[in-house]
Amino acid sequence: MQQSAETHRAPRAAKDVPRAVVWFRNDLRVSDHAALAAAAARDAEILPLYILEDEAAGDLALGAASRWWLHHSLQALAGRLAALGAPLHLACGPAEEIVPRLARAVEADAVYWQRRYEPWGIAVDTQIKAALKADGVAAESFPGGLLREPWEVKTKQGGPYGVFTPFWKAEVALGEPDEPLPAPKALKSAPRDALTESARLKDWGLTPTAPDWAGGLRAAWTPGEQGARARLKAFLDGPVARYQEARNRPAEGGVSRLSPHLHFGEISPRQVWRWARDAGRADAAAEQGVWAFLREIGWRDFNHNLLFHNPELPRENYQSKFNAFPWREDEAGYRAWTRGLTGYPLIDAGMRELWETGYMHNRVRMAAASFLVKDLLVPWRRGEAWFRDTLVDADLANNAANWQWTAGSGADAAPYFRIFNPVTQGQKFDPDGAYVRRWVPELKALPTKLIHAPWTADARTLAAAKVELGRTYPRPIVDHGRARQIALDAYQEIKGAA
DNA sequence: TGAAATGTTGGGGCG
DNA sequence: ACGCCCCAACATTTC
Repeated sequence: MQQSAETHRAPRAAKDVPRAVVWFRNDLRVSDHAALAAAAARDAEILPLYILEDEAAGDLALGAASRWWLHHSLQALAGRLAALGAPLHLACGPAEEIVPRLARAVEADAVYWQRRYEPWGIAVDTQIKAALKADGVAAESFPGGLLREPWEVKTKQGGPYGVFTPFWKAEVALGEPDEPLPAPKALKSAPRDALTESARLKDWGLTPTAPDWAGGLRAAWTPGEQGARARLKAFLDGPVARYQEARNRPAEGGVSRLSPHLHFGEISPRQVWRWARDAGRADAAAEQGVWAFLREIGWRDFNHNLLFHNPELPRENYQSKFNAFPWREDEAGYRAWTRGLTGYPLIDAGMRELWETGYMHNRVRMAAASFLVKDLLVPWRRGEAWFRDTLVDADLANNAANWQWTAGSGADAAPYFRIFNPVTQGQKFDPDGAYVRRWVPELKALPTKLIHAPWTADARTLAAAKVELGRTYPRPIVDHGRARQIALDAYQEIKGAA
């Protein structure tokens, strides 16, 4: 049996050529990769490894859109590593079993990886580090996909920050993050003869087949390190200069759309920092936009810090007084929301953009999330789960923190009474209706001044636009004015609670 | 990284 | 000329 061959093998002598397993996780790139660079610097023979850990994450496992992205990102990484000389090895199962077994099988003297900050991942990694050390294998972890490690940004009392702005000030005050590392020029491959064959990516079934719903994703995205760099370059070459104004208008290409690339580590925040700062120095007019953009990278660090210090963040209210909040299990409302059939055009446009492309513009995410938790009073965890399944940038820390932010239960959260008006938000941020027309085409012919509130149009206007409310497009499933009042009343019930 | 309710001010129409 | 009212525009408070 292959497995026993892998298990029973005499240790190599210490004078032998160094040999290392480099375990890739959400850092699917070869440049600015400290673990890969450390192995290459020793001139080690390398087994680059990726493990599909479906069980370990439990009910927080990869969503369908993320699986699609992962497939293509791994394909890109595998191509790059093969070209450098050390093909990627794929395995599926519990990492705490696979990593030590493969390390033994290739007779590695070291295993390198970059840290991750999800509670389940930390648990797995801790266990593996101990197992490897017991085996006499060096296990070394490097800083993960943040500007700073979660324990580096501390208050004067030494604790983690609970408010973003002081967090960000403190993080910036730590100075420039480390300079990104170059990609290795070439890699030596560890011999594979004692290994079970690498799993084949296509056998993992990460991409949908029957039906193939990924057409919209393919049209919208280029996963992989090259795609990530091209996306950042396109953003820094133009839109970043007007980022502060343009970032709120979902019909415009005013945002970076870097989030899935960052989530999978196809580009590192340190690279983003470096190249964005360079762009700001080269063009003084872009400087402000650069800082507004980097501040968003700061939110990403802040959210990961929150998760690191509060492992229950994806499940439990950060502010425990929300435990008493009278949520509703409005199944029909939830379904209408997921399908983009709430009768509020901005919300429906967002939910359909999400379904089609695996992405939603952030301004619309806030409005759509507010609608679910405040207009429908559906628990934020339902929304969190839907986003986790459908977003290509689904990220446990960002998703949990942002949903709690919207619900009002989070750290530095929006106050509960901050309730988005889906009509006003549409009129403000999609003033010409272009975003709604793109994603809710059945409303395309409505005049702009009515497109965010079709139910206010008179019969003649509706007929002229071929809109039949209740048939071609739903009437609002709730009256926002009333829903707002009900939500405020509900909040009164928990206001004094601890 | 809200919105609605309430308060204040000032211009213009009008008797 | 003056007081009165209306209301838009803006500011402040409240949720």
